[in-house]
Amino acid sequence: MKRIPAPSRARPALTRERIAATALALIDEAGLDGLSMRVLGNRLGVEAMALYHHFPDKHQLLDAVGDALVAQWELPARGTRPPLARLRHLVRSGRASALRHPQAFALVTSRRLNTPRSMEMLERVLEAFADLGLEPGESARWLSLMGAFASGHAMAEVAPGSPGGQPDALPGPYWQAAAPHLQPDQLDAVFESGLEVLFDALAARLIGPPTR
Amino acid sequence: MKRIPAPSRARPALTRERIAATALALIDEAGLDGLSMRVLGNRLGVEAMALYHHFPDKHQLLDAVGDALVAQWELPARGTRPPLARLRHLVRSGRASALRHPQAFALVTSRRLNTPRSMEMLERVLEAFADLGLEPGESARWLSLMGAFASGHAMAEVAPGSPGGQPDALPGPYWQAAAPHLQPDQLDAVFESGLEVLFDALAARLIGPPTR
DNA sequence: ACCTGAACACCGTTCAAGT
DNA sequence: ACCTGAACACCGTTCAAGT
Repeated sequence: MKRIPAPSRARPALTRERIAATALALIDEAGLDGLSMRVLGNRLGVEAMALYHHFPDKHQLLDAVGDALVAQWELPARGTRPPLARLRHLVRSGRASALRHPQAFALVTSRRLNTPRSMEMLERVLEAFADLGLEPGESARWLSLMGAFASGHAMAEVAPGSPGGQPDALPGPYWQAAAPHLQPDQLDAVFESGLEVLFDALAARLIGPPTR
Repeated sequence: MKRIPAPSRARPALTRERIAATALALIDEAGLDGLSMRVLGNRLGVEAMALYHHFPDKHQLLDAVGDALVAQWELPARGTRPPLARLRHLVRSGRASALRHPQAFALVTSRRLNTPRSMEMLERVLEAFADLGLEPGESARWLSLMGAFASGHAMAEVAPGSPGGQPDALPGPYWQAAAPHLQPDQLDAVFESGLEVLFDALAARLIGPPTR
């Protein structure tokens, strides 16, 4: 007969998921520099060294935080929408996740995650390209292009300005003209216009000649 | 009468440029984690604290390393080539710089550099878009799209695999089919195909209707 | 102005020990 | 199996002092 764990006032048991989620919250509050094993342990009501029972080192813990971000990406199920709509939803939800966790997003771009969840996500994206009728080589190229755009755009949005530093160079006339169109309240539109260029090009490819 | 400095066997004087260049070399060898003020000072034949006379803190030093990478980007002069060719050369040279300094490239994407050199680069890129006849708003969008692609692609190329970690998820059939097309020796072609999509779309926009 | 040297308040990680 | 506590070899940065 399995013992039912006694109801306790103590914090719930340490798990990889709970550690990663708490680490993400800590990064949201204090930045990547603010995450230390000691502070994280303290937040979890435990000594720093207890974390090493669940992760071999800090890098792997950071990978788990990146994996938790990937878990926020939404790729609609195969039957629910056309492939292009599924892919567009994925890219938008990925950006939304990055904007929710600006300080943590670098964890996704600076390390090649090969967790089961990331691999599954890749598989589903490639499936969508295949559903469009693309060959594997073409799928690989479009995956790379869409991924580069999405991660590059999100990264540019969340990158903090240099804190202080030398007196900023005085902007030239072209920059002064373009700057209003790159203000925070314009970035939705800027992102959408980039997305449109890519998806229009992909759609054109689908009805165009098989080899260009 | 100005004193001519005595010819000395000692290391040349500390300057921001020499410190940043040495820091870049150190990052190339030992990664971002391998760069510490003490190790860098030692490499320069100086105590760590001497560096603080040239940079207020480590973050600003890292900005200077990022700036040194931007200095490697080549944008041909205005008269030498058509605007599209100039921009293509810039994107290619930026990727080449990233591949030469894979461990340092994250410094360019994770911080918004507003050094004089970066601002000047932005200005020259916007000038090229203007030379194509684009309005400031359109220039801002294409700048964002090209920048996102270039930095996102380069970042994906230089990102290291997760070091050890959990047993990698077994790849699915779509991934197995696509993987050969994403091997290192294929990435030149993958990059060029993405570049082609973007530049074709931009060229089409130039001869197409002004508002879509 | 430029650099040193000691000190402070931290790090990630090891190890042996507890339960 | 899971966690503690002390210890080790580092960090970035401060401060007062040297020249």
